[in-house]
Amino acid sequence: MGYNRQIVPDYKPQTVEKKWQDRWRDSRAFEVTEDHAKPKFYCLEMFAYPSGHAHVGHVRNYMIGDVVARMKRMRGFNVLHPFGWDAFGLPAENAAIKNGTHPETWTLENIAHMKGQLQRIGISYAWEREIATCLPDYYHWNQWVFLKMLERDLAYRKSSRVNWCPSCNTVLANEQVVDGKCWRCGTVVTTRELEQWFFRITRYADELLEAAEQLTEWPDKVLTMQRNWIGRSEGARVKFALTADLDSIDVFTTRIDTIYGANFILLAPEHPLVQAWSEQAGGEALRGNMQRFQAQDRTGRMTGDIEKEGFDTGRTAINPFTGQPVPIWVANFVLGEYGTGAVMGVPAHDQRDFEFARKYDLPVTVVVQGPGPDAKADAEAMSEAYDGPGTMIASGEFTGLPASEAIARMSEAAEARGIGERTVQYRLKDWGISRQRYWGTPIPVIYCEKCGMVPVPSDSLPVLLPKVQEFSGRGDSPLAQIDEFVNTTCPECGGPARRETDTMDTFVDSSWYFYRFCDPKNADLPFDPDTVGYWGPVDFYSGGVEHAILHLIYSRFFARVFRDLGMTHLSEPFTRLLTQGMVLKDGQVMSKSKGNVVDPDDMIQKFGADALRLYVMFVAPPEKEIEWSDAGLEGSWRFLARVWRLVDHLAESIGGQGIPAPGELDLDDGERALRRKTHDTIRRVTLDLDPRVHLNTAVSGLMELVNELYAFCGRNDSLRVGQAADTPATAGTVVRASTLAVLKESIEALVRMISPFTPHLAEELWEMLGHPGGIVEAGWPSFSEDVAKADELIVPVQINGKVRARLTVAAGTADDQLRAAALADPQIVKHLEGKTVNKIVVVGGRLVSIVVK
RNA sequence: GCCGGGGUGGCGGAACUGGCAGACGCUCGGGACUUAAAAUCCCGUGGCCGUAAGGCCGUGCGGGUUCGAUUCCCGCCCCCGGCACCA
Repeated sequence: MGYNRQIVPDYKPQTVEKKWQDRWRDSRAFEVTEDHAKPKFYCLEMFAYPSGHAHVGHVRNYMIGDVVARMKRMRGFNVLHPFGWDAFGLPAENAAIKNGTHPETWTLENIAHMKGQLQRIGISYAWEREIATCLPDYYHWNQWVFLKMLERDLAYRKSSRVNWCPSCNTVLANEQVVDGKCWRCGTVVTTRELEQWFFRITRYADELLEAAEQLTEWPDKVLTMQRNWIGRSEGARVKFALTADLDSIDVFTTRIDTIYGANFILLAPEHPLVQAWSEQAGGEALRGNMQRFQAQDRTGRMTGDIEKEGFDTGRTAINPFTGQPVPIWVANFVLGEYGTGAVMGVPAHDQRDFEFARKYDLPVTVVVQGPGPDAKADAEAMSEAYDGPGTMIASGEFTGLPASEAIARMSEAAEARGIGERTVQYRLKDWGISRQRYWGTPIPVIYCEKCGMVPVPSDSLPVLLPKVQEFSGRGDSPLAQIDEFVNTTCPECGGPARRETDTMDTFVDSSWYFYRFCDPKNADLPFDPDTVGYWGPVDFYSGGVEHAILHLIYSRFFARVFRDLGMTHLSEPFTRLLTQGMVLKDGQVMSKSKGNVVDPDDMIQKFGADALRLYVMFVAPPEKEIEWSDAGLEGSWRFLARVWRLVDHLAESIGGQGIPAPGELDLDDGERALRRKTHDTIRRVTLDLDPRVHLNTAVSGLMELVNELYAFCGRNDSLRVGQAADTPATAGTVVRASTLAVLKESIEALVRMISPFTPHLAEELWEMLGHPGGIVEAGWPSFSEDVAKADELIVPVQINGKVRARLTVAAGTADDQLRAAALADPQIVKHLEGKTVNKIVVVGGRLVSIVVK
């Protein structure tokens, strides 16, 4: 099986594709400007990390977006379809450490190669808007936004325990820790105490959560993931007074109704009181346990289960509802970062507390009695905690209430007594953006001995990334080693000062690039508000689901920041989101390290870009993963050759002007059938592309039409195509004018509809058909509903007023025949058994009503 | 455990609002063409029975609603993805 065989010598994709790619480039075919006369459409695929070579898994995404963009152009939209490079980041730096190439050289070379790949696939990008985040005219505006956020207290600096990847030698945001491992390299993450910059994303937690409801064109999966990530829970904060001193402990609980069963207090090892007590006289044992728990915490969480352990602090607090003293323990499973770092232990109604109580022989008080015969009120007999609904018992004045109601009543009581309040807790944390790496945006602040932290004045931006020549891979920020960069003067007092040497997380770059594309050359602002006002929001956004929380939540956050800066009116940046599936080879994700990548250039050489595009779009719905198959690609190639052959064969007969539209002609049955199929296909393919994005079924619809055209031609000796007896439809052969008219309509619709998938081939065929203008000017074919459904009618059949069946009949069926058909229908016969038919009424040929006794 | 998605031929997958299950493609088989092969064109390809016409079964399992269920409802089983000691 050789791939380069030429079945049809005339279809030479490589020649055709080169020709049209050159024309598109020379005519700047995909460059756009704001045009208020047309509806706008912003089509965007997640920009690329320039890793070196794009494989088909990457380019699938660009193909999906390109089909949408090209289809929208044909439908009369002013389409913005840009591309760029997420060009900062660690791999460039690692490459520098490994083989001494400067990150910038490495990155720019990769960009050049990958850009060529995308152009050879024929993706219709407005390349004049190309951006690369590693260039100063882009990261300048990262710094600008940072300063704006600093002004608004959306950026702040604090010392905290942060995630640390020992392999990447840098801090990671919570979102970048996946199963306790680094999202990029998979190394187990540790923690460090560091001064870091944070973005206050938590200020928008509630809004991000609530607005998710309005994202009706996002996949449920992504919205669910974001909801889980934000992790809102409603509850109450309750104060437990200490018996020994005037201090108190705040706990957070979602089950204040169980507070009469709170038999102990549990503190996180990180809780400040634990720290304080361990430093007091006699605190040695506490200190030892505290440190032990802190050390085991993270690894334990990664494996999923660590032994629940605790240590009695020897102190007590007063349960504010029972008035009874309860012991205070330190517990390894209580998290310092969540809630108040302290919880009330209710062993009867919380499984963790139950296990803890059993282990350390603490009392268990049941306060909620479940319904039914196996209601558990006997603490001794319990084998597990009961966390279901029920009725309050042993709960003072609240006894007898349903637990659900007790939550509200007891919260009110706590508020009234000033010992608690209703609160909402989020799992979402502020976004730590400092990275101890070189290849990123310098954080524009200066530390002055006299003035403290001073922002770089915005007229001094950008703070340029200096050219570091040596990359050691050591653990400190590379910028810290460059004296000329570090040492500066304070913008306020002019005294000696030091620059911040950390760089920004590269996710900052990707959080707003979609706005920059609207106005990529703006030298005064990140973008002009009016321009984004025209193009924004992104109407169609596609990319991998792996960004469901990282990039997509950060972008929603940044959209709100820009909105609150008065730069846009948009809260949500992406109206519609499509998460495309991965491309697998041999059941595994393609990756360079696994050695199972398919390079699009190899496939283009064998079958052409159009066949590659068509195959990838056809083999599965865009959201699903696909298993790469050479045979499948060859099948797509075969289909295109078939289309070529068909058009080539008929071009002379149906090309150019002079053939009338078939609507005015007298058609025979076969012609009418083909015409119906054509219009039905236009209807189906149109809907499959817009608003659905069912690209695979759109392609199959086109294949059906081609099969139908072959069958149609096969029935006519003068038109037969692709067979031994194949002869061109030459002059002198008698072909009905109506046949040619129908064929012309059908084939032109086919060529137009296939063009988003196989743009080069379609343009070539369109030219062969004698059209001087391009296919975009020709526009999308329109269909006639009447033609599409010409002779199909579904007639409801009522029996005594109720619809009991539907008959499918030919349009124009006579009333008598309708009656007969109804009486012959097995479903209706069933209903008429043992009954007498009084009369059968036919209403307008579209409803049959049978009256029976 | 909680949340989301799904389960259809040898395979990838179709089936719109409840209306002929398996479109389209891959694979495989047959025919035409050819000295031959490839390519091309045509036909067949869920299972079982039947020479055939045709019949029966069939969308994870068990029920239900309906003239009619892959589709709607109830109860299970399994798979994929996310979150998870979050109080």
